Amino acid sequence: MTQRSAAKKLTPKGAGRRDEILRKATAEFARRGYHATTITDILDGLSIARGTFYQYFANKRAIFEEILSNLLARFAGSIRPIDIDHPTASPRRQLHDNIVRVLNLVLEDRAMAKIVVAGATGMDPEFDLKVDQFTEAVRAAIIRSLSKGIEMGLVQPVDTELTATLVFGSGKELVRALADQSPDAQNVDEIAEAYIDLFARGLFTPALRDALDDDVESILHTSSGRNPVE
Amino acid sequence: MTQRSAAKKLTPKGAGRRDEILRKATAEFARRGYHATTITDILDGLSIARGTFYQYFANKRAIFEEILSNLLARFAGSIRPIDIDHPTASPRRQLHDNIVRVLNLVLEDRAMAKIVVAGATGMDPEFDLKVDQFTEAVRAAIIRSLSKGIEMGLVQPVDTELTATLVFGSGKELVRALADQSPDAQNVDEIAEAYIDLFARGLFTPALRDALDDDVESILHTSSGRNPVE
Amino acid sequence: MTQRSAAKKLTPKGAGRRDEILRKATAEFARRGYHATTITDILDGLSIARGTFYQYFANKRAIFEEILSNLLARFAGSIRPIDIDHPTASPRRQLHDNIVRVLNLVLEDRAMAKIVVAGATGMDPEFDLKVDQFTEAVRAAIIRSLSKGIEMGLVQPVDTELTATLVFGSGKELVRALADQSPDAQNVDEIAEAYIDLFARGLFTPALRDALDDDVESILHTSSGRNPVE
Amino acid sequence: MTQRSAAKKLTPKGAGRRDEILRKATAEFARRGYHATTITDILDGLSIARGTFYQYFANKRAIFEEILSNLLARFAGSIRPIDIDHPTASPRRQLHDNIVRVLNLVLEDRAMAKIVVAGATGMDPEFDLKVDQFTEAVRAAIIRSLSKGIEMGLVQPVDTELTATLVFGSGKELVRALADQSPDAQNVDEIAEAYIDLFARGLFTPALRDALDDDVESILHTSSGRNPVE
DNA sequence: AATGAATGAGAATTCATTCAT
DNA sequence: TATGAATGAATTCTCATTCAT
Repeated sequence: MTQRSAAKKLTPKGAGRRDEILRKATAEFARRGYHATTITDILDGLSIARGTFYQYFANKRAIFEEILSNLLARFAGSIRPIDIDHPTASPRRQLHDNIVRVLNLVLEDRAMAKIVVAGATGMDPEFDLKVDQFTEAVRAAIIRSLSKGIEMGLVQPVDTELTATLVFGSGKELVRALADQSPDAQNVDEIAEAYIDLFARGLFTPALRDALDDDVESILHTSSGRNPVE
Repeated sequence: MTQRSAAKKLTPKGAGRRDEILRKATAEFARRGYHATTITDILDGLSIARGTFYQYFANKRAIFEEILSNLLARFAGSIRPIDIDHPTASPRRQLHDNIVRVLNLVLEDRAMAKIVVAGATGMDPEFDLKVDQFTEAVRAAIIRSLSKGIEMGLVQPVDTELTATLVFGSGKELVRALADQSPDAQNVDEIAEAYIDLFARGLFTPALRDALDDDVESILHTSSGRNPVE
Repeated sequence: MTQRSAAKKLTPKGAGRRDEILRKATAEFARRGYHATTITDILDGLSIARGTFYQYFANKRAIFEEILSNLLARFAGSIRPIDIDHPTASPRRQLHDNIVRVLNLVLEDRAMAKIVVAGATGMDPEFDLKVDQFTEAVRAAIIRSLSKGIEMGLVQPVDTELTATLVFGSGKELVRALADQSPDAQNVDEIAEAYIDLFARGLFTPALRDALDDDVESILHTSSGRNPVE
Repeated sequence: MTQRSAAKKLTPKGAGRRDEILRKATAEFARRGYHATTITDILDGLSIARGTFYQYFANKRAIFEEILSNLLARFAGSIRPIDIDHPTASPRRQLHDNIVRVLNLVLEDRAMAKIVVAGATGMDPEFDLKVDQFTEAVRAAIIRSLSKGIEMGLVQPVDTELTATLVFGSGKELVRALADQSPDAQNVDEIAEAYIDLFARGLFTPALRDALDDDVESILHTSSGRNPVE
């Protein structure tokens, strides 16, 4: 038909314009969500006409889809597989660096980050699918790491599925918290270290840890299980 | 005019009707999110007319707001402060029961649960406020518990703010996972126990734990801090 | 989704409303064609809101499609196959009646008639197809009649395809002329008779007819065929 | 300002460009009709920029109007008045040549032909007027010929208005059929001859013709006239 | 002259809400 | 109270036309 898709060669000026729209759209989508954001919201204050938007993006779905894809790609790209036989960087070091890279990404573009963590939910099956696939990929990586750790005797034998969910949830909430905070310098290194440490060592003091074993046994054997409340 | 607000006296039949709408609306909001759900979606298959909806609820916002409030209230109600001096139940036991109550709540009404965790976010400032307030309340409770634990020498000295975020995020993801899963029996007790245990003891085996101290030191002192990647 | 299709049970008042829109739409489509007619054009002067239109018709295509289908069905219904063995009505009589029925239909609703003859062309492949199919059906009927006539020795041996095109074109133009004319009484019977007579007997006087045969021969044998002009 | 109207002096290259657009536009208008054809459709595959179009044509109406005018002029030009006293060509011969010229015109540029016959109708009052005027001119010529023929005793006394409509309609449909057909050689001479012959001699065999007179009388005297059907 | 990015008026359609019965 | 037809503001998207380069 007409001038449709996004992937046209653009003049430098055109590319700048496109980016401007992309950036603003990211901010608006992050603030209001997909449905509540109108094309007018995106263009407001940009002195760009409505028609111009459609010169650069086929439609509302297309621009969101592009933002989301970029986003997930950047997140995915900042996570690197951990090489146990690495000559200089220890596995823990590599894990640390992965977390630092992700958190720096979040700090670089908070609006962008919010879109993923705040749930691209219920906007469109296709978008949901994309986010779910990403989530699953990350969870799978965590599960693999845990399994290998258990195998090597480094990690205690835990339910890897469940543990992955918990670890992933923590990370997501951390990202959300960081994205919401004011943009003053964050000590990303320390945060990453604390994150790892929490899961590595747990919260309890060594003395307490040992004292707890009996208690656990009793809980699991007396509880009614399903509905202790109502 | 017609009857506006929600808390008016209703005949028993009216109350039943109102509940019917409320339940269906919860399901629809859970599936599609607030904006994508239309009044027609809610009423479809209910043999209740459009006009009748407005006899029971002032508008679309009002019904969502009521669902959300109920929801948060039930969640809040299922979490009870931990009494350290309790005669029979240990603190850990009380914590366990709190978690079990919340998870059972989720299993009872998955649709409802999804609405909170999947983010009533970004649809309306007022809704966001409500969810944020709830989140803050839970985080505050976690922070209080951590502080007291540290004070009592049971918990290692950690950044309570950050740790609360991580613990809360885990719980949220756990709820989301549970709400999405098929409704076959879940061993809620075991999940709660694993959840507590993860944070209590950590993942690493005791042998590994001790070996790590030097490594950590080295990471924090060599790292470039902001952008170790690009 | 929502209240969609047209085939809903309607209250008498609703049906009246629907008809009102249908009638006005027919007039507007007849005047301006499909593309140039806007929903606003249709509703103008009807004191019916834009939204109401969509309560009765799924969209612009749907209302045109309904008008067109009705139209073709009524035309088709007014043409009856000619029964050569009919006890009282001669074939010519039956043909005459067919023509009269079609012309009366045109006079009843000129707007409607114009839509078909003025070419529902180029508005939508589906519409074009529908009109083309109708046209073909009528042409086919004419061809059958001609063949049978030739077989029975009543009609001279002519190219039935070509002749059908010519006969059909005459009829179409006649309809168009009638639809455009002021609605004062037309002597439909006489028009039908003249139409039949023209094709039955031709224009030339008997004396002239015989004198022409040689001329024809000469034309066909001298002509250059393709481009006698430039 | 920029150059507006059509009839400005153009460089040879410019003139070529203009023609290129004109030809493509004709094809597109023929395929989709006026409204459904966009400027982009016209320019697609022509390596001519949007702005350039407006250097050659004031607007969309202008280019259509030019195509239509050319078209009608060429049709008009191919029809020459019949000179009864012509020294070499008989009137029938002259008529035959007129028809052949028109049909050859159609075969030369089918796209163009479709625009007129398929109805430049209902898109714009001004276009309608133009087409109507042309139609009227042709009808008037037919009427004049018929009258003269009747006067000279060559043509039977018929309703010239009505007959002209029928003859014209046949020709139009013939043109449409030719324009739609595949472009393999058509025997234009034979078609023209058949066309003339149909109207000249009619369809019925001589024997049948005479037998019909009584029947006709009876139809006209018994018929109900307006609505013999419902 | 040529270009193609920018414009913005307008078109179709949706949907929360009102209102007459 | 219940109903569902009616409403119209708001939204997405198209496309003829203009304009700076």
